[in-house]
Amino acid sequence: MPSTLGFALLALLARTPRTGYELRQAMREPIGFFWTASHSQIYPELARLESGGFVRHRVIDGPGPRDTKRYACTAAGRRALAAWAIEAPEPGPERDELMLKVYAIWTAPPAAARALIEAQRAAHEARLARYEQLDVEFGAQHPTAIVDPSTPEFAAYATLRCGLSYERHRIGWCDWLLSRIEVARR
Amino acid sequence: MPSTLGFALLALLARTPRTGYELRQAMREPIGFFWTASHSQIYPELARLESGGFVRHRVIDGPGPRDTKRYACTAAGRRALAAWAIEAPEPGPERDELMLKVYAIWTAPPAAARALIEAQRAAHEARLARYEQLDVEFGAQHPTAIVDPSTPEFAAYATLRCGLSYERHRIGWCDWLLSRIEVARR
DNA sequence: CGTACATATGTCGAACTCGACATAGTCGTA
DNA sequence: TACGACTATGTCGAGTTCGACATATGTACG
Repeated sequence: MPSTLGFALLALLARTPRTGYELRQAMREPIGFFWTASHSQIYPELARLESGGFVRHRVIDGPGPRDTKRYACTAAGRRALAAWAIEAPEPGPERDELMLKVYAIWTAPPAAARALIEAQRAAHEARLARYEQLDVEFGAQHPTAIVDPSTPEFAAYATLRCGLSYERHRIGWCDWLLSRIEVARR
Repeated sequence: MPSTLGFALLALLARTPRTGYELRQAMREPIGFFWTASHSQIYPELARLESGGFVRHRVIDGPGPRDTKRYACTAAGRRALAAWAIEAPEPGPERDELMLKVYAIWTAPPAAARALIEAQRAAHEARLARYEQLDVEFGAQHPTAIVDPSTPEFAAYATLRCGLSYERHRIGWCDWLLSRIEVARR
């Protein structure tokens, strides 16, 4: 049974075959919004997936001191991915370092607290703008995909919708908190 | 410099002294909503905090084969906590296993996908109800705290507000996703 | 009087994660 | 032509996290 990272790689390889390097790139953009991994995790994990029969590789042309390998998801990998995808995840809480800082923010001066929340708000605003741009691009490229849930495009769109909603929720909360700190300054 | 877990413990000890066991309890409820740790992490971390001068302990009466220790935050601990609290956290993405599953959900039958999202919605609804209950209790117990950001009560309330907003955002997204899968069934 | 649960602290090993080190070809630019 | 950035794959060690094992008393319930 692969680890969560293994399933993240399978979820990408089930769409299209890729090299380890390309998987690393994908860990920045679409999937990077909710999962990340460095290349030093990816390469050993690919070897583990292969020894378990979940992926298979072929050597292709490429530069560098070692073979360039393109990995593809096998039928067994696809089955394992589908089974894992519908299992309910552990209901453990998601870790949120900012909440921890907010929980301790009363120990620091209000001006510094304001600066922290303002910076967070700006970061969320920037991510929201990025998601809105992707949303427009997505609608133009896959006009029908957003209505058929059995396509990989719909699945990607569903995660984007969640991202949009999440950033708006966070911005709203930052605004509420800033209004409270504002009141206290007067 | 303590680890993030160390600061989580300091954030609790800056409010009131506690034993390792009591810290473990706190890692379930208020703080457990955004951070967790098992006792096997807490006890070694307390020893590390003490050797760094951030906390201090006194032996108190208690059962069991070993001394019962009550830890308190020192002035140095309090300073370190305040400095850490206003530092911007790394902008790395928060990991979300459910998003990963949704990203792969197109490989599974729609009925199973529906069941997964319905279960998630129910879990969020339950947490929302819990937070709403805490909100009412909080308003009754600390009527003035929610307007003064320099109190530990306000800080706890701010995290609760974020939790309420988060659960509503997730429920809204689950509803949207369910409506899409519904349409597809017909 | 036995059983189970809560109080209370600790160690150990396996797995996961992350940054640093290592290697080497290609391509654009100053 | 030299320098840096990008393609491409891998190892290593330190730190984090988690479940399992270990120990022993107080208290409530049947």
